[in-house]
Order: sequence, then structure tokens, then C-alpha cells
Amino acid sequence: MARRSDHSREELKELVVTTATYLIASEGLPSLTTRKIAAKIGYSPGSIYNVVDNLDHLISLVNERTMRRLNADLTEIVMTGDEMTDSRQVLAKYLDFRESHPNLWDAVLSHAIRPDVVQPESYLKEIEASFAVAARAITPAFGERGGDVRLAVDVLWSSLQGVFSVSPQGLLATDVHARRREMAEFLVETYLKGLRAGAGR
Amino acid sequence: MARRSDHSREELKELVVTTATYLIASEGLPSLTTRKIAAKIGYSPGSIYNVVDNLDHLISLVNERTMRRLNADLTEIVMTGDEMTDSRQVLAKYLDFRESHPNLWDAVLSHAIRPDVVQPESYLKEIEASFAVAARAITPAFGERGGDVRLAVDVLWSSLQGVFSVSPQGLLATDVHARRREMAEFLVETYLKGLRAGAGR
DNA sequence: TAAAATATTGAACAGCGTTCACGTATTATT
DNA sequence: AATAATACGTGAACGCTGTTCAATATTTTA
Repeated sequence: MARRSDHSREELKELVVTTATYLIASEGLPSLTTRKIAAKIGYSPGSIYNVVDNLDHLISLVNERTMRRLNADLTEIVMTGDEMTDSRQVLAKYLDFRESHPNLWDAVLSHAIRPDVVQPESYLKEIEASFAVAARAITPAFGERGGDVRLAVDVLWSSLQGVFSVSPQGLLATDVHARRREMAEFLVETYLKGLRAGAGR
Repeated sequence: MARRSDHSREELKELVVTTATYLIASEGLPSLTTRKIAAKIGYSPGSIYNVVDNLDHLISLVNERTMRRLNADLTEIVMTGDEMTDSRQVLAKYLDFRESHPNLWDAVLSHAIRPDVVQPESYLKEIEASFAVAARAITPAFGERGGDVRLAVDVLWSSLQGVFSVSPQGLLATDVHARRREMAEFLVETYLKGLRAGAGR
């Protein structure tokens, strides 16, 4: 068998990424396999590797799009200049996004966790974009004296991931959702108060 | 082949858990396979299932011991009653433990992340024990008015896991360690200040 | 039209967790 | 002591995985 030219290289790549996105969104990242994608698009497993380095690379491509979607939501925010209000706005958008696309977001997290995977430049760019939004929201908390905004954002971001990664034991599945929301809100609230309180013990 | 009685049921289980611990500690959780364990203890893969439900169960057993070790370290702490000092003490012990047993700790985290795995009661008990220590450390931050200590500890714990899970991109491998330490310290510092600042916006 | 380049395949590789029929060594019963 | 019952260990097998690659069919170029 050989060149079918049903699709160009770009079309095929698009097809692969779209299908992968669909599969992750509907069944979750662990259910994503090359053979499933291949079956769904009517190509063989091997063909996927003509268009993508490997499965991790493909997941990064999906994640990049997910981040772009989140960023689109985040840029809708109108900042007020009050760090607490604005941070709450960012958190609300973030929570909504998570709820709308739980599996896609889990895929982002799962990859963020892996130190071995080197993320493509374009993906890191999207991350930076959402960090920038978060930075704008919390910066006023430092007041006149300033501070390491980058560090503050990194920590808040990582912490949020933690809240949503660690699965609370001994809770009914139905309550996990609400509990995490509560935790996330408490985290942002407390953290921002801490930022306000500022340097010195 | 059949009953060899080289080891009793308990001895074999101990052997399996010990070997798994060794393999995780030296090669990391992803390298742990039933076949490797079997080879190392001179039994067949199938025999492991006589003594343990499945691989996840085995990992939980290993994690339980890891938590016990951490708790042993944590109980060495002499609390002063000042929340900032005591939290720093807890964090310091935690960081030291992480550094001494990075792979074992990663195994704990990897499992903490998975919502599908139901942890054994005995394991949850160990978690509770360290939570209790953390609770003792931060409680004074609430002052007279009190507050939801449980929520506060849950959030701090999850946040810490986040800081150590999310791998900072664009950093040299050598710096990741220091960066995380910095982040963890900033988190605890800021969070505790926030707790002090207390209710109300 | 012949030759070179390229896309696609599907079998193959090496690995994984887990299961299970089988046979043997130990234990219990007679 | 001889026999029956039980428990245990085995190793092959199942159904997966990501990835590679020789072979082949098609398209493009000469």
C-alpha cells in the first residue's frame, strides 16, 4: 500500500490531532491509544508517526489547543485593579473551564507533571499567556513595595494544580467537585491575603 | 511445581513489599513491574498475586510504609506554639524527607493523584497522622476566632503536592530542586500570613 | 515511459498486568 | 502408613501497549 492522498500531510495531522482531542475529551487521556486513533480515521497506526513524533508529542499538541481555549476565556476578563476581585474572576473562569472540559484539562495536568516530556515552544507560549493574566490579577497585592510576581504566580498555579490533582479520600464522588471548589477558593483567598500582608514575618 | 515452603505466606508478602520498595527507591515507580519483582525474589509473576491483590495494592503497601517513615520524622518536632516557626519546622522535615527518598515520595504522590485507586484503611491512617501534625502547627494562626483547620490543612497539603508535581519548564535540571524549595517556602510563608489575616476581605 | 521519491501498511518486537489450568508438595484424614 | 484434600507455585497465554521498519503501491520527476 502507499500514498492515498486522501489527505495532505497537513490535513492528516489536523485529523489526527482533532481525533485525539475528541478521544481524550470523551474517554479520558488513559484511553487514548494510537490504534484507536488509527481506527477512527481509517489509517494504520504507523501512519500517525508520519505526522507526529510520538504519542507524547501528540498529547502536547492537544494540550496546546486546550490552553488556547482557556486563554480565550481568560482574556474576556475585565480587570478592576483590585487583586481580590480580579483573582476571583480568574479563578471563576478557570473553574468553569475545568468543569466544561474535565478530561482535556486532566490531560494538561498529567503532562505538566512529567519531567521527562519536553514541551514544544508553542505550548509553553500558551502557558505563559495564562500566567500573564494571573500576574496582572495579583500584582496589586504587592502594593508599592513590589515583589517577585513571577514566583508568586508560579506558586499559585502549582498550588491550584495540587488542589485539583490530589483526590480527596473518603468523600463521595458527588462531593469531590464541591469540595475542590471550596478548597480552590480558600487557597486563592488565603494566598492573596498573605501576599497583601507582604514581606517580613 | 507447587508449594515450596521456602517462605510462609507472610514471609513472601514481606519479601514482595520489601523488594518493591527497593525497586521503586532505586529505579522509580514507572520501572516497577511484576516480572522484575518476581525475578528478584526467585518466584514467578503469578505468585505475587497470591499475596497481593494487584500492582496498585502493592504500591499502596509500599506507600504506607513511606508515610510511616515520614511520620516518624515529623513526630520528632518540638512545637513552639508559634505557627510560623512550627510550620517551617514541618516543612523542613518534609523537604528533607523528599530529598532523601525522592522516588518513594513520588510514588506516594502518583497514587494520591489517581481517583480510581481506593486506598487501604491503614494507608489513610498514616496520611491522617501527618495531617494531624500539620494541623497542630498551623492552628495558632487562627487565633481566638478559630476556623476550619481541616480545610486549611487539606489545602496546604494539596498545594504542596502541586508545587512538587508540576515540573518547572525552561529550568536546568540542577536548578529545579532549588526552585521548588524556594516555591514551597514561599507558599507556606504566604499561606500562613493569609491564615493570620483571617476572615473577611 | 522509466526511474526516483514518498506515503502507507501491517506485521513484528518487546514490553506490560493479569489470569488460570495444571501438577506437585505439603497437610489432614483415615 | 496410605490416602485424600488442600494450598501453592508455575509458566504459558490473553489482550493490551507504543513504536519500528521492510515491503509495496502510488505519485512525482526526469
